[in-house]
This record gives sequence, C-alpha cells and structure tokens, in this order.
Amino acid sequence: MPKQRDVQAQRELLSNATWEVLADSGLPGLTLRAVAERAGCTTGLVMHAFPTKKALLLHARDLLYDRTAVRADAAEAASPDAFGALEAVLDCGSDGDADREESRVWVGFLAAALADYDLAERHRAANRSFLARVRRLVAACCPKWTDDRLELATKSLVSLVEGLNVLVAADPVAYPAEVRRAALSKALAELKPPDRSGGGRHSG
Amino acid sequence: MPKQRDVQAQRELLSNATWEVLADSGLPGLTLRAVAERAGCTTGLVMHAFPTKKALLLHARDLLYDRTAVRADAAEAASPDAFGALEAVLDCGSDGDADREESRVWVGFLAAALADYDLAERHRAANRSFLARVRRLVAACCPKWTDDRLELATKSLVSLVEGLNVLVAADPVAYPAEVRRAALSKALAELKPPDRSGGGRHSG
DNA sequence: TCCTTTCCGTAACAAGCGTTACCGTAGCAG
DNA sequence: CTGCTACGGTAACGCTTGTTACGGAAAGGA
Repeated sequence: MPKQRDVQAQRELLSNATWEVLADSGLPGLTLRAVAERAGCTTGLVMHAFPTKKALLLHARDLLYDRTAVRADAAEAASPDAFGALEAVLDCGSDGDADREESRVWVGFLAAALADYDLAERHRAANRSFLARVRRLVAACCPKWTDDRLELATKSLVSLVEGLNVLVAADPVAYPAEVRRAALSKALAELKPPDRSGGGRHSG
Repeated sequence: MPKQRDVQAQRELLSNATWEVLADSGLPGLTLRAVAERAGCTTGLVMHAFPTKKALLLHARDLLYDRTAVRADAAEAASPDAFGALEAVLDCGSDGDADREESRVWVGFLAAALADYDLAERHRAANRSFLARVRRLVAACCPKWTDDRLELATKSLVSLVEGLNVLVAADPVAYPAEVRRAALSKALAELKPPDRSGGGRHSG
C-alpha cells in the first residue's frame, strides 16, 4: 500500500488557508487558486481533499465554529464564577489582531450565508449554540429571572457583542477596544443591579 | 439634438435593480447581467449609464445611505420629543418586509467593504453619520451627561441595533420583531432611569 | 531492485465574468 | 419626408473561475 497521506491534516491546512484568504481578500477573493497558493500547493491537492469548492467552504465554516467554541470553553473554564465566565465568553472576540481577522471572516461567511442555504443553516446553528451558552451563563448569574427576562437579556447581549464585532471589523477607529470593553461592562452590569458584593473586573 | 435620455432616472433605476439583486442573490450573484435583467434592459445600457461596475456599486451604496437618511429624517420629524425620535430612528430598521431586504443589502455591502477601500470609506462615513445622529438625540434626552457617557451610550445603542439587524437578516426566527422591540426598549430605558414621567410607547 | 499503487502537480476545458466595439434604430431639426 | 446624431442592443473579446483528465513521481511490498 504505497504513499499514504494524512487526510485530516490536509483538510485542516486547507481550511486554515481558506480562512486566511477570506480574512484579507474578502469573499470575492476566495478562489481555489488563492487558497492553494496560501496553503503552498496547487488546486490539484485542493480538489483531491475536497470534492468541490462548497465542501471546502462548509468545512472552513465548521472550523470557524469549532475555534470559537473551543475558545469559549477555555474562557469559561478559566473563570472562577459565572459572571467572569460570561464576561470572558462575550469578550473573547476582542483579544488581539487575530480576532479582528476572525470577525472579518465571520462577516464574510454571514454575507455568503444570505444567498447559500447550507451556509445559512450552519450560521443559524452556530448562533443558536452561542445563544444557548450565553443563556446558560446568564441563568447562572440570575437564577431567579423568568424565562422571558433570560431570553431578552441573552439576545440583547449577543446582539450587542455581534454588533460590536461587525462594526469594528469595518471601522476599528470608531470602535476601539476600550469602548467595546466599556459597552460590554455596562451591559453586564445590568445583570446584577441590586447586590454589589464584589468587583467582577480582575484588573484596573 | 436627437433622442435624449433621462440619465438620473436611469441611474436610479439601475441602482434599485442592483439593490434588489444584492438582496436576494447576494454579493456573488451581483453581476451586470443580473442587474440588467432585473432592470429590464441589457448590459449595454448599464455600461452607458455607469462607466464601470464599481461605479454602479458605489452609486447603489449611496442610494442605500440616502434612503436610510431620508427615513431617519422622517422618523425624527414625526416624533414629538427626543425620546420618541430616538426610538423611531433606532427602530426604523424593523418596519416590514422591505426592511429585512435592506438589512440584507447592508450586510452585503459591509462584506464587500471589507475588501474594497472605497466601499469601506462610504460605510464608515455612513455609520459615523448615524452615530452622530444618535448621539445628538441621546444628548437631547440626557443633557447633563458627560461626553464619555454620551459616547458610550451612543455606540452601545448603535451596536445593539446593528447587531440585531445583522442577526435577524440571517435568522429571522430566532430574532422576531417583538424581541427586537423589547431589546431596544430596554436599552432605551437606560437613558431615563431617575424620572418616569410618562409612557413613551404610543401603542400596545 | 523493481513493481505497483496511490498521490498530486500540470494543463486543459467550458462557463461566466467585466468590458469593449460596432451598428441598427429611434427621435428631433430642417 | 429626409437627414443627422445620440442612444442602446448585440456580440464578441480577454480573462478568471470551478472543474476535470492525465501523467510523472514517490513510497511501500516482493
């Protein structure tokens, strides 16, 4: 049995390349040749690893979801309480340079999803998964809230965060990190208006 | 002087067609032929009305901005006080079917702006104009607030609204009109916590 | 060492894109 | 009615796209 390959590694390599191309060339620049060049191979390998371009796109979309899920899990696990976890999860889209890139990719996939049913399905699944996570954390923060209130707070928080991500992707100057942080903090402060036991922020 | 045409009307017709194609075929489906077919003509007229595809895109982008500005002006003028104006302006993206289309178009242009400098410039200008409008109304609602607080509230509101617009464009089921309305109302309630003189909502 | 089998780079394909050149034609002046 | 001129539909161009077919090369078994 001659010359075996690591299919999994190839698919991940190509998905990463897809991600990078999408980040700095946008959706119209996402061509198989661009992906191949970024991955350091030719379109031959791309078409052997994925049957079609759409399969590559869907796999890259899944990869984006996996990454955010892994990071959210890590942020959640590293936080001592539910408040900190919620803050970390919602803020994990503001870390550094790599994340602005992720926002750009997210916007690209979103725009593509508006005209592609499969991509739209994955977008919805990912966003609802994110909603469920945030809702769980909000519920942990405010156990006495009704379902309606939980629902509203969750979707408000998610909308705020995604809005910030979208807007900062197109205009980083108008939405600097400090503004984003402050907006998030103010929104999170809504979750604990009565009791002010201890400071949630770890630093000044 | 034979056979004169109404250039302005042609440009508007084509921009509208561009808008419609972008709304239901997405960015990759936005071709000159598709625009021409939607406008009921051929690519010949398109290329006579606009020198290039990018010029058409930019004009369509300007048209989108003009429409939202006109509608915001109308919403503002029809409101008796600053609170109502702010609510109307922020809510003007949730009216009916035509508006979901507008959100989709907005997302499409945003994604295109991530890889096109001129489109990005117009996006920034439009968003900053919107920020200025909201900030002016917030300032009218809360005259005693500091600049920092104004800035934060303004950008939080805009982020929330744009986030809702983006999310509802891709998943209308998860973000129904009532949720959006409630989220906006709750965010606006932040602007007047101390005095509770009269109800702001006009109807049930 | 040689053979076999899988891999993947090369190169071609048809289709679609934005763009261009051309010419029939429709409308006004005389 | 005739002639002129700008308009815009037609069709082609060159280019890039996704996709496919093919052949050389590399790695494990005999």
